[in-house]
Amino acid sequence: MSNSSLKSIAKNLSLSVSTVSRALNDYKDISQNTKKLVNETVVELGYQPNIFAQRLASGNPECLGFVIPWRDGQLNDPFLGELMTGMSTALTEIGWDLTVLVAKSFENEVELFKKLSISKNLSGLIISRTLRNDKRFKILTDLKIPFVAHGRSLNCSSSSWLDVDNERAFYDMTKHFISLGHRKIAHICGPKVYNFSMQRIEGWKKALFETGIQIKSDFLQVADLSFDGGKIAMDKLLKLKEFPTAVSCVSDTVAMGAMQSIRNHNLSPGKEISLMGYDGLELGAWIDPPLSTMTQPIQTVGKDLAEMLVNLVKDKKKPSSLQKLVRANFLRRGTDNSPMTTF
Amino acid sequence: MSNSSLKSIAKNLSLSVSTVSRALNDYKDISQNTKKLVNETVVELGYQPNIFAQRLASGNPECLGFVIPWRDGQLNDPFLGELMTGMSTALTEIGWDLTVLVAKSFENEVELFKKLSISKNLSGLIISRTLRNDKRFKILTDLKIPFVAHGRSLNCSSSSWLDVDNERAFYDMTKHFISLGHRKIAHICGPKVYNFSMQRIEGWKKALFETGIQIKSDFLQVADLSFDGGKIAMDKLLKLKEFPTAVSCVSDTVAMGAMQSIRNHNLSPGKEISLMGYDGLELGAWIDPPLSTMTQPIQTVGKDLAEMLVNLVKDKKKPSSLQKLVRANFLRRGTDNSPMTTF
DNA sequence: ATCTTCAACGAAAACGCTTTCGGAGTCAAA
DNA sequence: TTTGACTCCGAAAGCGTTTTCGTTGAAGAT
Repeated sequence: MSNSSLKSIAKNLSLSVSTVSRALNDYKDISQNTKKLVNETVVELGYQPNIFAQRLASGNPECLGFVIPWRDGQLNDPFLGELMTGMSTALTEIGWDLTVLVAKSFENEVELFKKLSISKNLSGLIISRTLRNDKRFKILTDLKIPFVAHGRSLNCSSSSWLDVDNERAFYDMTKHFISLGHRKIAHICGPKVYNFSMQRIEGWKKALFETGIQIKSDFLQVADLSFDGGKIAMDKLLKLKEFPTAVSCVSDTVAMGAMQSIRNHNLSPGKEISLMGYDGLELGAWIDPPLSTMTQPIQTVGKDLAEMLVNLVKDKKKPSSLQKLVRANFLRRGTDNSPMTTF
Repeated sequence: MSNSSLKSIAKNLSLSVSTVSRALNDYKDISQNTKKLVNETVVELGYQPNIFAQRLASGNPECLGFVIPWRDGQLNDPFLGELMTGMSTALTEIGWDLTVLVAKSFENEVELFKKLSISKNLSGLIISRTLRNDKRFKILTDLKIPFVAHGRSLNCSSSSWLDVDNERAFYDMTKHFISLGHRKIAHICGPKVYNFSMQRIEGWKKALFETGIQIKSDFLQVADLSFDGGKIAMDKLLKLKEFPTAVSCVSDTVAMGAMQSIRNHNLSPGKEISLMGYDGLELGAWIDPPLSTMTQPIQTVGKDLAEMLVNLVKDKKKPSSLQKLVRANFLRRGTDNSPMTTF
């Protein structure tokens, strides 16, 4: 029946439990023949290992924890599902589990880390939403909890991380505006506590600098990562004596807010003022004109994150040897155009 | 140090391991005094139980699996994060874990169920995206896997589920249009394989029937649950000799598509044609005019789902005794208005 | 024939906890 | 004094694996 244990297989083949176990784990002191027999019996009996016994005996939880980003109450990350699907895909291949953790606050998160470091219920963690100066890198390192960060921080050089090349993305975006003929290019950035905010500012600055365009401090506006944030920031830009003709926005959500502000001023996004967002949100295509943006392959990122953590835990690689930069891709829709000559 | 085990506590108090264990589990054959001592030592030594040992010994995984909905490749459920946060919140309170499962297809999902029924690695499952005639209810019941469904099905009477009162919601929505003066009210529904599609149709029909408004079959359009789906469906409605003046849409996404169609026909959403969506997507507020819709308290739903499953597993309640209907709430924004008299 | 080598397996301890069972001790009733 | 009931605790088995170590038998070398 569903009598599923090593013992039943052992009895079935007149072998010992330990032999069966080692056969399944591909030990080299088990003959090929025996391994074949065992594997056949496994499928025949529909054996499924008891992971709790495995984990207790081996000492390895084979279980990865994903810390859901809390970002002050509102978490409506549209990529969460895809990200976790990517992780799960990579993990199920090797029989690991994905469990989710929710931290309500920073203190709560740290407390959670401490418990984990004692209980050792998880092989490692994946954290996201990294800050410019993210204390979690040091805390987790000190607690000796293996982890991979989705996003970098100032002090991440000896840790393992995967990040988009934010600087490159916004460098490219700005260069793109320049090649379209724009010279007055503003940037609406996110709160500077986030590392990606700073990186994106850098990219924007670098492109302007390289082209010899003077960087006007008025053309850099900080915004909350929300629709309203984008609207307010754009309002400010439109109060300047001299408008920008193009605006690179830190996110699609912010760009949508900016577009509404533009319309409120009786201007047309993509005409008088070009703009681009970032994230590749589907809904950007639903509005008129559809928002140009940049995307990243989220599912792949999730898979990579999981695989990196497994490398860290299983193959005991050095964290600093596992760092990966992925590139964002242009998704031109309707809001990146040449500046109007009449304007 | 981090020498954290029952044994260390036992040694510390000159008690036996079994006494400590029973003290922690609040057995009644342990004196109050001993319990107090044990609990104090626990916090003093910072003891964290080894969940794998616990689960192996007790036989209860204390672990809940959430099956991420696959819906043909694209899964961008904006509520996923909130839903899981709700679940996790309820579970951490009682020390349970939440692990996620991804099924790539229906066959894949069934295979996964079968494995689970043997390995018993999970205490139970939460499934979502239920179909009108969802085979999973019978499969899981037959496999004796405890589960709670987020959403109903035709054959769910003896199972445990939590669902929104879809019929009520769309009944209310339609009645609302009627009270605004509309008489020509169409409905764009989702694919009829989904149970909620049928329920929402029912609600719409019921309100019309009650009011004595004849139900025109042309006024019911099936759409994919996407922006394009909504657009196409609305296009069809606008090809009719006689337009509807109000349209109730199965989802916000579909409603957004419908709005674009309306604009493409040089009409104004909320003026010539009122419409409402469903889901309460934030982005509905970002467009002009902002989309009226209906919402449900997702985090609470997640928490309830988890608690129901715990009741099912721990307190061994009958599945049919755990069924819960929650109500959706109006979120009036800008697209539900009285019909234009001049139209 | 003896000794070594090696492949292939079994025995048994260990992982850290739960749970059953029995026993020691106390106290009151007979 | 004996009996019974009751409280509180310890011993020990067990959960299903993994992993170390020792053993067996056969093959090859001398």
